[in-house]
Amino acid sequence: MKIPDISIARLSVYARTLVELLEQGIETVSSRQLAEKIGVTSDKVRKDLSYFGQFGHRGIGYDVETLHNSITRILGLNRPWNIAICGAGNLGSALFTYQGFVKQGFKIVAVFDNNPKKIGTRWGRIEVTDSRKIPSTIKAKKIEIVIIAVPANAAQSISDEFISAGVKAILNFAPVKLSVPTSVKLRDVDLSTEIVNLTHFLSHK
Amino acid sequence: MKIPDISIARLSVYARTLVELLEQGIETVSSRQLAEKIGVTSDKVRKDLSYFGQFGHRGIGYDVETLHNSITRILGLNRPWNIAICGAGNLGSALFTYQGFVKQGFKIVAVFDNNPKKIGTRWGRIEVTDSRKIPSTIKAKKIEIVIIAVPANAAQSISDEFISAGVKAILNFAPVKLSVPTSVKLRDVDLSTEIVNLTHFLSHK
DNA sequence: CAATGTGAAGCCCTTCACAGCG
DNA sequence: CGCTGTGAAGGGCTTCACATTG
Repeated sequence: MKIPDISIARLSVYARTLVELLEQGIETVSSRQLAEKIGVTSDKVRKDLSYFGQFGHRGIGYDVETLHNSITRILGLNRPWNIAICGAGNLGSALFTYQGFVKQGFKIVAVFDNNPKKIGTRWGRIEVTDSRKIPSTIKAKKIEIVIIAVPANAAQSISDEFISAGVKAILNFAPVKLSVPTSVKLRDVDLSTEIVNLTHFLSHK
Repeated sequence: MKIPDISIARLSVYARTLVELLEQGIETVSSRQLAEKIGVTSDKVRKDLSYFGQFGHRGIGYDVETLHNSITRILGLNRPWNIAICGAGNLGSALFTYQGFVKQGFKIVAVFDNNPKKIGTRWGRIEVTDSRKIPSTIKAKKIEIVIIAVPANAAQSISDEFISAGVKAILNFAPVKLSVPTSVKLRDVDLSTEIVNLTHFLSHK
């Protein structure tokens, strides 16, 4: 069965919410309770979970810890992932310190930039690496996922470099369409399109 | 007719691409050419535009400048928008300097924070404002859109404050469900859900 | 009896295919 | 003749509704 991308995305929201419940010492949760906390319908919660198996107990609901473990495994978050950020600008810096990544077990083991003024500067436990060292660094540090946070005009060539170094998954923040082989998974985040929905709404009400 | 949110989001991508074409001195473009640059189908381009009117010339295509002007007007980007960023952390800082907002005519006229160490510090032409001054600042600076970039546990109360100060549109980066009146347009950006699609993909191939 | 799991229906966006028009 | 604009068909996600189960 084809699993909707959007269901996978929601799983991570469920996981986050289950962590909150765990911290509150809550042991059992129904699809309705979970749905309410998240702002979706209970049908959707159950349908999303049903793509992956049966996790609940009829009449009772879901065991918070068990469900959290299951979702974590489904998403592949039951082990750490080494990731790199490419682009040591403001966006790269914000993503580097973003706690959401750390909480899910991502380890940012490299930050690349081509600006001599930035190369070698210390960011927490690591130093900014020269973009020319991408191939060797990707292999040495076993980096599997790369976040692209460079200007639009540099994104395609940087993306090509990562892919030839063996990277199979890219999260792209550059506002440009990247061409990648079908064997590589690409997700785009376009910060400026989001706000345009708001101006459109405000202009037409 | 109900216009899909996603079509509106794509319009801003079309607009950005049209600007590039303008800069290259290209005067006419077909839906196919535009689609190819963006990575969508030509049907989609035409369908998206058809929700708003007829902009093309059969047998020829679209006049780049005219289409750009039309889209700009549809999206409400034919005038500047005063926006505020709430949260002077790393994410707030990255969004403050993000060129994508500036290019579309957004003016960031305030940055709020409740940390005494940050209040009063200078960011470009403005100073970080005490969150307690939200009501007066929103009105004085005619702020219409707010970007929330505060920790999850602070987001709801900050959102409430903005709404009672008259803000009608919110872009929320906090990983939490905000409750807002139906008269307020809310868009959520969840940075950490995006990357989870990648780990799921890598774990299951 | 409460809540899950899931076929089936519904709905919305995408894709198709072609009439229409310069 | 090329390309737009658009009804209609298609496909995928959401919602419904209920059989099922502890």
